[in-house]
Amino acid sequence: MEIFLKDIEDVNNENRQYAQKRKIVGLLNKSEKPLTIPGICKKVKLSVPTGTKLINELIDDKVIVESGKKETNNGRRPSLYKVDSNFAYCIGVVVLLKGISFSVYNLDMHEVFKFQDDDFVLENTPGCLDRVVAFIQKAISTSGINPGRVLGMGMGITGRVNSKTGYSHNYFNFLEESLIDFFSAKFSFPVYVDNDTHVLGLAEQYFGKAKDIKNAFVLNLSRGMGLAIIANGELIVGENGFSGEFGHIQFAESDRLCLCGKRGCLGTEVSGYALEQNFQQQVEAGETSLLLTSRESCQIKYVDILKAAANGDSLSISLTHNLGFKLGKALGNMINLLNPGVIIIGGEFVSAKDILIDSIKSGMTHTGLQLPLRSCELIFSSIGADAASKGAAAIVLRSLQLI
Amino acid sequence: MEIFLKDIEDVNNENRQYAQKRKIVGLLNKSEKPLTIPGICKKVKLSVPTGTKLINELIDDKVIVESGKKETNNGRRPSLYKVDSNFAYCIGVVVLLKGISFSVYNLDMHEVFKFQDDDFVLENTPGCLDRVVAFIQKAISTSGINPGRVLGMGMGITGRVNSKTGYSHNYFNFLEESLIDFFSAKFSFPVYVDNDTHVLGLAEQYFGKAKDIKNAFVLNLSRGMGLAIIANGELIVGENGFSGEFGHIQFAESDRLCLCGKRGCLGTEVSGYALEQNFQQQVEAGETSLLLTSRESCQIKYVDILKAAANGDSLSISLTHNLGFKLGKALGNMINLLNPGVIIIGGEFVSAKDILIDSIKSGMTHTGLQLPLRSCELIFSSIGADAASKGAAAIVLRSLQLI
DNA sequence: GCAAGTTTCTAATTTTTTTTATTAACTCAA
DNA sequence: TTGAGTTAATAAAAAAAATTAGAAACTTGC
Repeated sequence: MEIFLKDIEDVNNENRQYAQKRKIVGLLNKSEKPLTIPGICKKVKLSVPTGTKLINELIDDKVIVESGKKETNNGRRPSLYKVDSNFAYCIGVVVLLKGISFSVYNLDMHEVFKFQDDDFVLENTPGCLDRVVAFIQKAISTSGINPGRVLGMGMGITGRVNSKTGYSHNYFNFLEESLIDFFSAKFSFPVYVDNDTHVLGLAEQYFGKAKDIKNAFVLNLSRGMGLAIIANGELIVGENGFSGEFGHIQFAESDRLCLCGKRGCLGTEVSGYALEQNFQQQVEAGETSLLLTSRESCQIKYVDILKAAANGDSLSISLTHNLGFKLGKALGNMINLLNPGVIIIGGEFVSAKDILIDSIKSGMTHTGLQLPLRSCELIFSSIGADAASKGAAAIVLRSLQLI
Repeated sequence: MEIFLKDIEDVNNENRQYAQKRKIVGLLNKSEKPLTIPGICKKVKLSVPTGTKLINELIDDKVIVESGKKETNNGRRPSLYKVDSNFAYCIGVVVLLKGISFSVYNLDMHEVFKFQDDDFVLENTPGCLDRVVAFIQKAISTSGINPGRVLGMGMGITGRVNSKTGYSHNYFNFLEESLIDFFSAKFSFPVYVDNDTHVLGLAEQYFGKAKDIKNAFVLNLSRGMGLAIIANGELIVGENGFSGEFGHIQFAESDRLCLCGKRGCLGTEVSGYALEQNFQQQVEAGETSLLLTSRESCQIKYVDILKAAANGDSLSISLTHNLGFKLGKALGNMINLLNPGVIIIGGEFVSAKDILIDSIKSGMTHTGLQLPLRSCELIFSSIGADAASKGAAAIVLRSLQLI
């Protein structure tokens, strides 16, 4: 653990060795396959004898382990080495409007423990903050993991959060101190925070479909909407971590009033909330739907509409299609601006991907320029429900360059 | 020169020392003030004796020079060192629709030579490409600089250029090879290319008002319009270098036909070209202007309108104001998306800054969210006419980490 | 004006690292 | 099966770097 936790500010030999060891561990952890000593030494620019020495020390410390010999077609077969993925852990916590989750991952990013409370409701009150702390403490104790083996905890929180300072502007904004300081004082390991959209972007960047792509968009489309932008291989959070307010771009054709106070925000037309509104409006205007047989229109949630669309409900299909087309037009503009290699649609709307894909694409061709459009792929996330959680934990590994 | 030009792929002691020397030179060149040996050693994580040795070798090679002693209030006064800014040079070439320029800068980014041809007209023909090559060759020979002292040449070219591969899509696209390969074969030093807007962004990032800001927009507003985006301290060029097509975002209220074939592009309302069109339209509709006393409306250029606006011409002011307001609205949206710390307006429109600043700002408040808006400053470029040229040369220094 | 405290710088010593040489492990073809 | 070719791993020698120690250059307080 010393390797990861020791500061390397001072210029001296011990610290230099810690830095080199960290580089070796990072390289091994990033690599899909185990590596050989000569391979490692070449990458970290170290001679074979010194590399061997450091690797042997890391084996003594149980950070890395041997894993067989490499098959080659000439020469002596080298031994292979990989990190012991259970040597240390990182924690991902996600706080949403409804529901809170806590997951522990090993260095391989395999989930080794999960704790969840779907009844949790986020409120901007000290009581709610206490509940969050209690929830995490409970989770840690029931998990049975050794806090000394935890490299850190990343938290993804709904709302506007300054990812650099850790100050939150929507929830828990009554705190004098930053969320990072607040939570750091409660736990023995480092704490990091960011908002839910950014955290979802990190998940796609490191474990999802944006893995080897340096410029990508990750759209978080559920009840609300946000856009994580990855450029030059890094998540762009902006000067204060407020980037990604794609839902508040004035781009809708209608001029519905948005929660932010402005009119014409894209989120008033493209979001789960908007889908519900549009559904109700159409029903009031006389349209009909299979969904109405079981419930009142005001009780129908956007996930129901998406499901109905997938099942062939005509009104739901047309509304979803419309939404996709508008989204596509907005995305086409963003393509002109940032020239991403891939756009990944994540969030609850993934369930309607068969309907959305073509409508988004046709919207994109309306606004996108040929050259950047041609090189931009549109795909849907396949990372699953715990993407945000993985992304939150990824903040920890990123800060240690283990990823 | 060996220090800069030698590849450091192989792991061996000589290369390691070259890398360390490069680090030292980069540190000294980036620093405003000369530095002491202990200061340098701390930064590059080297012991004082080895640092001293390397620095002395660099002095022997005439790369760095001593520059007096540092004033301190206790202890022995350390010697100060800085790079000899005339040790090496970099070249910036800018190819615009009308006009081509060639500048040589020393490591300080002081212009030591300039060569210009305002009669040059860019055409997508082999003949024009030949003229560009001849112009550069002529410039080099008249400059009298030793090509062996040139670290490289950066070129900024109008149109869509893949900044990574160097392939050009608008001009000289008849070439089988990339522009980088084409020009590299003609000269003995490395060549880099990018488009004019990106190059202007680099100039602001390194020498202008975005110098210490990690997230910035640099708007290139002249006859056309482009946006350079700096995020996480790096210029964002996108997957193929096509980023920044802000003028082709469908955001205008009108639906004028754009040169790109689409309707409603921002550039049809916010650009020098649009200003000319709007002026003519208003005159045809019966409006009058001071400008009409000297010329026909169809002969009036956007720079004339900007000048007239600055001189109080009512029609020009109102058109400029309108343009600024629309621009502001579009920028407000971009602020929501990317949360920049500063927006710098560059290009010919800087001459109308007094009129533009308030109109852009009021446009921004219409679309920008409070939090990101509050932390975003709007300023005008003051870097001057040769900004693009400096930016093009900056590509060279950036690639060597001298900046 | 001199001792005490600081910091730079260099010389001597020690440690660490790289180089070089050697041995080991393996393939393939004659 | 044997030896030529290749790569890995280790051991010994050489080089390079970091530590340590001490001298030099400077301030400040007494």
